[in-house]
Amino acid sequence: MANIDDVAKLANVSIATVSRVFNNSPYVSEKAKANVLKVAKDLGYEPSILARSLAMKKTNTIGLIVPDISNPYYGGVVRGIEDVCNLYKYNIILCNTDNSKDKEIQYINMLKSRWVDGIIFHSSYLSDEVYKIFVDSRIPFVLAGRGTKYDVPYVVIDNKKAAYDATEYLISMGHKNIGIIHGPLEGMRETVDSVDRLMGYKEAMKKNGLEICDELIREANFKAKSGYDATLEMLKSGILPDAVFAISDIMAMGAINAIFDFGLKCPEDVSVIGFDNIDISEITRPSLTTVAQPMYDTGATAAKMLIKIIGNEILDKKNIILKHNIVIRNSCCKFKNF
Amino acid sequence: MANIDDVAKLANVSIATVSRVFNNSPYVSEKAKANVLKVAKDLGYEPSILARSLAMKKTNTIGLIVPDISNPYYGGVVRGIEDVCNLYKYNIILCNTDNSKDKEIQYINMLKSRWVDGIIFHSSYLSDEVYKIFVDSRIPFVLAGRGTKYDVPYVVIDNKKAAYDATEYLISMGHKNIGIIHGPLEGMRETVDSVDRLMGYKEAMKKNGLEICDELIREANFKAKSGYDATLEMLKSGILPDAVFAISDIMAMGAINAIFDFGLKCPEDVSVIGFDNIDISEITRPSLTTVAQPMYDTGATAAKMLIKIIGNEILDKKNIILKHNIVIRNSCCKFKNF
DNA sequence: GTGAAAGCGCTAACAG
DNA sequence: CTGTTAGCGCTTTCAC
Repeated sequence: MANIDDVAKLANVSIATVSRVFNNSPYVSEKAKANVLKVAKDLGYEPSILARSLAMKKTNTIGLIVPDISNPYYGGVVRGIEDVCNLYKYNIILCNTDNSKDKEIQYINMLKSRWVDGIIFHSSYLSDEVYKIFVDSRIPFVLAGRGTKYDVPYVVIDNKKAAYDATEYLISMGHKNIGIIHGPLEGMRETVDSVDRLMGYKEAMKKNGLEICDELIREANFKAKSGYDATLEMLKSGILPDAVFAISDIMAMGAINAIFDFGLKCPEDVSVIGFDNIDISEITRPSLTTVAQPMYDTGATAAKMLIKIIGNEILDKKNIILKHNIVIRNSCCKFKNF
Repeated sequence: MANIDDVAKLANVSIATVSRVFNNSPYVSEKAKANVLKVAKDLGYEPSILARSLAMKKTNTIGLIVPDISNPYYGGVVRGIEDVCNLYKYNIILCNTDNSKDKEIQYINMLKSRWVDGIIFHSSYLSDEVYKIFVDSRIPFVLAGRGTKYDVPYVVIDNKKAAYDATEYLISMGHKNIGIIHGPLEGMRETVDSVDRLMGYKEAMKKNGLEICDELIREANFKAKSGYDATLEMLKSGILPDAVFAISDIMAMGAINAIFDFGLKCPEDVSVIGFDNIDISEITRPSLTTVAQPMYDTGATAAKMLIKIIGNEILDKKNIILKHNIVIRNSCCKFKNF
């Protein structure tokens, strides 16, 4: 491939002039510019971003660390990031960690030696070790989808409030025996979400003078099967729920199947509300009422923040809480005789 | 950040020696090596992949062009690519095109000036223009998920055969009036898939001596709603299908809803088979019998091919056809009295 | 085994 | 407006 020297020689100018042309410097005569452009085109010359990055110590590249891109949630987030990055002439290097701390560290180091301008980190958890590496590396970064005790930029939704709202929505329809299917409360994976959402549920119940019943609180693992099993156990436990809040859509679908297999109907006998608003939640039967997570916006906002930080702009807000909202479909209805 | 000079000075060696140490050259004394490593660690030195890439004219980076990463299908493919790349110490730059030819071209040029070692291109169509750009750029590339008339490496499934098999599966259960919901047959988007699958359907019908009825062939656009509408029209057309083949799972779900709303049951009255085997096809009711596309393998295989090409290895096969398979669940049953 | 020096392709003073 | 030159951080001959 032709390089800057080739162009300079053939155009009878110095490489500085060629460089100026390709950087839209105003200090080039129209004549020289036209000539350089012509020669460049003939030669099929494109400036090497690599060499430019080395010279400028700026790569216009952003590292992106997520657990698993094959999960539609992350797909949505990443799409938001990429769109914004593309707008600002950044490109992204994608890394999948499966939430493994080792992989996270390995990737951060790789991105560092690639001189990325910044990193967007979306993991189920920001460990102390990873936090330290970030700080030591001095690479600008923002956390997506996850808050932290550390004073770093992040963009999240208010999981507790979202769960509170979901529960209160159920309560507003007259339901009293409200069950919850949550995820693991210990270990790394998605733990924080589970804890926060369970808290929001409990708070809503208390605030509304409803009894919190252990039989109606069940742990699952975010898979459909686990949601199914947990719901079935709940139904069989003796105290029948009139509504169930599953903290993910997939588990909610498992819950609906369980209700059906138990011989009841959803929403007539038991209402179900989910969380996430994944694509298919609107085509299932019944279509799923759910708490919508702004996946795309989470990514887009994180990218905007990071690009600002990279450009040394001041953030008006270091921590952004995106709004969730309840998408009302057909899996919830009013309590009988309410 | 410390660079190679800093390390060399502090370790009292030349930068050549430092370089040798970090490239595992055998021609370094144990003593020097240990010393360099120690100093490097103290300084937190990591070789700059950027500078190395410039010097070696090799970036260990692969460009990845897909229509839309928020689509779970591409998420699966990309995950396969990333896993293989990671194994071979490559990293990926992700680009979303929404199947826009302009964006494809823009991204290819960008990747070229970033000196990526190769590109994996997954689009609904390889246009003549894009093909030419690829060839002119001399960048190694492989097509994923899509064949072409050109002599370039690609990895695909046999869409026609897959549709043939799906149809024959239905036939083997005694169904005769078999409908198909296909996608657009003209324009860019997903056209090739539609054409091939429709062809496979027709071939299977003919081979088995079944009549091909225009009323049972309906076009939709891969959305659930369109699958729903197309199916409803088909049901209302007078000639009732005993089975429907929808060429995507999402449309298949729309079809099932339509059958239900029409007052019939799936699979008892009308069997439905889908295509893709997306995650949720196993949790819907009825769970969906479908043709499984090897998403992860498509990506993984494409990545392996590309890495071989980059390494100047000879490919045993330039075009790889991955096996599809039918995942039997509950949306198909035998024809009454069969 | 080790070091000096010439690139890799580009940007950015600086001098004219 | 334009050219010269010194880097950016690393690899790789070629001597010693």
